[in-house]
Formats: sequence, structure tokens, C-alpha cells
Amino acid sequence: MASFDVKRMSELQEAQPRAAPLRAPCGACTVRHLTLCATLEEDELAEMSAIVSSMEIGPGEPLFDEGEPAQHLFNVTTGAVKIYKLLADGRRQMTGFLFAGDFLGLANEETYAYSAEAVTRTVLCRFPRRKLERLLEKYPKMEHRLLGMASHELAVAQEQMLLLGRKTAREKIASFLLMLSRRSVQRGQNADPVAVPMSRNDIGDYLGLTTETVSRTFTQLKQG
Amino acid sequence: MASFDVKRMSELQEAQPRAAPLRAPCGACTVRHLTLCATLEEDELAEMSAIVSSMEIGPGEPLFDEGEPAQHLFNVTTGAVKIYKLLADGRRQMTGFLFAGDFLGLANEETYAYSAEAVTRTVLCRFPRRKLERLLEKYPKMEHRLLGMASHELAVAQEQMLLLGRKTAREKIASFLLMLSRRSVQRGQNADPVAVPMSRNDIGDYLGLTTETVSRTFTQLKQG
DNA sequence: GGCCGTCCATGACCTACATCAAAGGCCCTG
DNA sequence: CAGGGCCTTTGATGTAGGTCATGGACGGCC
Repeated sequence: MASFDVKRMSELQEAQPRAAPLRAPCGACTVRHLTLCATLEEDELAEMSAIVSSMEIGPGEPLFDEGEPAQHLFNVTTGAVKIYKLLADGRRQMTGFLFAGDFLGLANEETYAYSAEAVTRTVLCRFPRRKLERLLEKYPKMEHRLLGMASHELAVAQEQMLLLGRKTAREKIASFLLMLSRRSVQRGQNADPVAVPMSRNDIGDYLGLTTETVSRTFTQLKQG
Repeated sequence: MASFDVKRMSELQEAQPRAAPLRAPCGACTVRHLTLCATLEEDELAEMSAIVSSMEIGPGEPLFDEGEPAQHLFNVTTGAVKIYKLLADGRRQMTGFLFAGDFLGLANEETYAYSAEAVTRTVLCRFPRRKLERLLEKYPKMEHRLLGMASHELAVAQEQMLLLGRKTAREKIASFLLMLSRRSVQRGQNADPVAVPMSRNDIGDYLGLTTETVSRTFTQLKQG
């Protein structure tokens, strides 16, 4: 993990006893305004509470794998998750890093289109897919919200394609750090000494670079 | 344009007098089953007809530019459209090629997140954004359908990130041809001598390669 | 406290693809 | 039908970033 002191601190803060899946008190949710649940009234929130459960996973633990039946959807409460796709020979492409408030598991096929795994200790809300779908049917404004989130994701994905296809290593790293900084601010944290919770290897697989190039470019940017 | 005879033929077929925007007879739409409108009943379709207009643009003509106010959404009826993002110095990344049945213009910001331009002579349905949004509000199943389409787009985008970040030039070209072939079949056309309506340059900007590398790899694949 | 595994940094070298250059084909237009 | 653009192909050469190898720092574990 390493890197910036900020990180060490936030990690300590997050430490808490591992608990069995637990009914989540959605009313007290700190990231609700960022998520799917932002649109809900008091009583609707209760219906969400009824189908959601909370779970926690540690660094490196898988959430689900590409190709697996998509039975749950998730919402990150605290921590960070990476999502990625693999080629047969092991080459890997991260397609995103997700933080508090981000949603994952959306799939219109019956199986997940990518794998997901915790970067740091992570707490998530878990929704059974069928039950959530029934709720979406009942409350179109939730589906509307979800469409907004999906089309935002789509814009982010296009920006990432621009990065992967056309930017130099320096530009990739710079864009990456700026992205982290912006997200950090969004969540009310420091913008400048930004926490970089993921490994060089993960970053490389996100930016279409090797570990070595990431490392070299970091030191180059620190100096220059 | 060039390439396969198939192409020349389809181009001739498509030739037709340029007409002013026209009320479209949605009932007769040949690509409806592929689109947003697939879910609609007779009377709902009439409401769509009431807000849609048809338009036609020729090869190279812009549909809209990144950053422009997003006032319309579009559905491709015949032809092909490319969508792309630019860097300040002119580097370009195609983020997609769209064919009959594909939807574009979705934006949760007030402006388009990418530019769009015709590859071949193209006919589209055009929906005023506000009016379509009102219709979506009225018919949640349309919004549901749209969410399905968006999440499909998202899966495609992730596949493309894998390609851009981790595949070799050969693999990129091969994947590209397979994608064209699959889409062609979806639309009831030939799978094998597949039509390649876009230029080497466009393909390069789609795959994160230069024109020269695309050309070389094509000849290499033809031989090997 | 010593051992191991993982991460990070850095150097030496290599290669896939970019860049630069030139020439032929096709289409349009005067 | 001659001339100019644009697209494509192909060759020669350059280089950003990959690959391979080494060593040091840190952390977990017996």
C-alpha cells in the first residue's frame, strides 16, 4: 500500500471488528447522497433496508468473478474496489477503481462482465438482484437515477478509452493522479497529498502500462 | 471507402434523394426491434412519432460536437456513425462506431461528451431531448429499456478498454473484424466477406494505432 | 530475530509500433 | 484527359515503453 501518510491514517480510522452480514441502517448512511438511494423517501428507504445487507472484505479478497451468475449488486460504503477483465494468458485490464458511493454489479446478461476485488478493507451494501429489480420496477425514479449513474459511467469509460488509446505514459499518470484527487475532494478529503491506496501493478493494469513504467514515471514526476 | 464489393453494393442500394426532415412512420420502422422503441404499443408509438423527425447526412458530415449543448438524441436507421473524443493537439480516440438500431446522444450533463459524424450516408431519427425525457417519465418501461441499452454499452466499453490497454496490434485488428462481422450478422447481413465502411485512419483511431500499422496488419492478416 | 514473500525502484537491453518518406490508385473537377 | 486531393500501401529508421535482472525496504510469521 505505502505512499502517503494520509493513507496510513485513513486505514487506521477504518479499522473495525469484522462483523457478520448485518441489517444496515440506511437512514444513517453517510454516502446515500452519492448513490442510488439518494432519491428515496423515508418509507421507501425502509423497503431498501429490508432487502440490503452489509458486508466487509479485506484487501485482495474477491467480490465476484467475470462470468459468474450475477446474483447481487453492490454499493461501496467505505474503502476501495477494483474491477477488471482478464485475457486467457493472464494479461489484465482494470476498468475502474470504485470508492465510497460507487455502484457495481450492473449486468444485463445473466453473468458479471468483469471481476471485482477489494483494494483496501472495504464495506459494501449488498442487494439481491431480483429483489432490487422488483423495487426498481415499483419506483421508476430509482431506475431513473440508475440510468443517470450508468450514463455517467459511460462518459468516464470514454474518457478512459481516450487515455488508453492516445495518451503517453506521463499523461496517463498525470490524469490518474488528477482523477484520484478529484474523487478525493468529492468525498470531502484532501486534494493535494492524495492517498494512493493501490499498488504500482494495479495502476499499471489500469493505465495500460507495466509496473516498471509506472514506477519510473512516478519518480520522474516527483523530480521534474 | 474501398475494400469489399459488398460495400459498393450496399452503398448503391442506400442511394436515395436527400429529403428535408420528415415525419417518420415509426410503425414501418425496420430497426425498431433493436432500439428504444421496441417496447412500445401502438398508441405509444404514435406519441413517439409525434416528437421524432428523420434526417439524413452524408459521409464526413458532423452530427454534433463534444461540448455542444445536448439538445437532441438520435437513433441510427441506416448507415454508420463514428463517435470520438479529441485532445487539444488533435490526437483522436474513436469511442465507437454505430450502426442501424444504435442510439446516441445520451448525456447527463447539459453538453455532449463526445463528437459524432457520419461514416457513410446515414439516416437517423432525431428526438428533442426535453420531449423524449417527458416521454420517458411517462413510460418507465422505455426508461427501463434505455437502462438496458446503456448497461450493454458499458460492457462494450469495458471490452474496448481491455483491447486498448492490453492487446497487440494483430489482436486489435482481429477483434475489430470479428466485432464488425458479429454486428453485421445481427443486422441480417453476411458474416464473412464483411463490409468495412470506415477508413484506415478511422480504424487506427478506434484501435489506438496509426494508419500505417492498420494497413500493414491488414495485409499481414490477408496473407498469413 | 531470522526467513520469506511482496512491493518498489532502477539499470541494461530489446522490440513493437510510431514516424518519416515515397509512390500508386481512385475520384473529382476544370 | 490532365491535375490535384485523398487514401492506401510499403519501406527505412527512430523511440517509448516493454522485458529482464538486481537489490533494498517493509511486514508477517514461526
